Amino acid sequence: MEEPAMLTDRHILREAYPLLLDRFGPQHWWPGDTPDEILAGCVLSQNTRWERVVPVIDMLRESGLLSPASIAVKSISELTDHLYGSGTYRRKAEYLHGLAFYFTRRGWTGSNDSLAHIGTEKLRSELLLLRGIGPETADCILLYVLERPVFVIDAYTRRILERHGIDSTHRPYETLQAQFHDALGEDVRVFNEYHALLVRCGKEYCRPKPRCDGCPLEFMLGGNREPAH
DNA sequence: GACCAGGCACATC
DNA sequence: GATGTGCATGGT
Repeated sequence: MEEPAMLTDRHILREAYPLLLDRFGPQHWWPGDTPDEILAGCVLSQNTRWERVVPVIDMLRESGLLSPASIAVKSISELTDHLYGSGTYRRKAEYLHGLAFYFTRRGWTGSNDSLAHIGTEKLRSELLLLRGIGPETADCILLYVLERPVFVIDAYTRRILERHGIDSTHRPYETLQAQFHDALGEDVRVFNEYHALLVRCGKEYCRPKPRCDGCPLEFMLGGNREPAH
């Protein structure tokens, strides 16, 4: 039987990556010098522009407050004073403190080797129990701090996929994530770069308005498409 | 002034 | 289960 030239979601997710990489080049994520910085950044960047997170992390570094061990021994109110400017900072002080306490209790030493003996699923389920750590933040930590093969689904990814004909039904987080895992294999380097590229594309082209003219993913709009689920 | 920004918790329907 | 709202605040 003749195979129809169908573009499945799986094909599209595979084809989009090299196109984004060609257009934008490597993004060198996560922007942070150490795993401790990235960990703090994962919480501080929740619903906040990255540019506003940078000076807060700089201040934390100057205050010697980047390591989970140093954060965990502070009171939340003390920590609050150091987070002003990062948006929802009172909440983030509570969230970061809880996360630091968890990492410390788990034996974190500043290197992902220290948690290498714990399985990814176990870590994810434990992170999700922490206050203020939802699926996106948990997966950012797993991918960018602990270098586990976990794809991060964020608002940019959803907007891009929705606008280009995938995810028209707003599928659950884990469903969408599983599609990326299925399409790409479990490759930490690819997951790292792909998510960063989607953010870049979302910022520069697939903006809320106007529509995304010149987007490198325009191919997803045309051709034969397998009907969405 | 409204909307948005590398979400999440909580209340309500 | 889906939807709305508060959280902080500066940029567009």
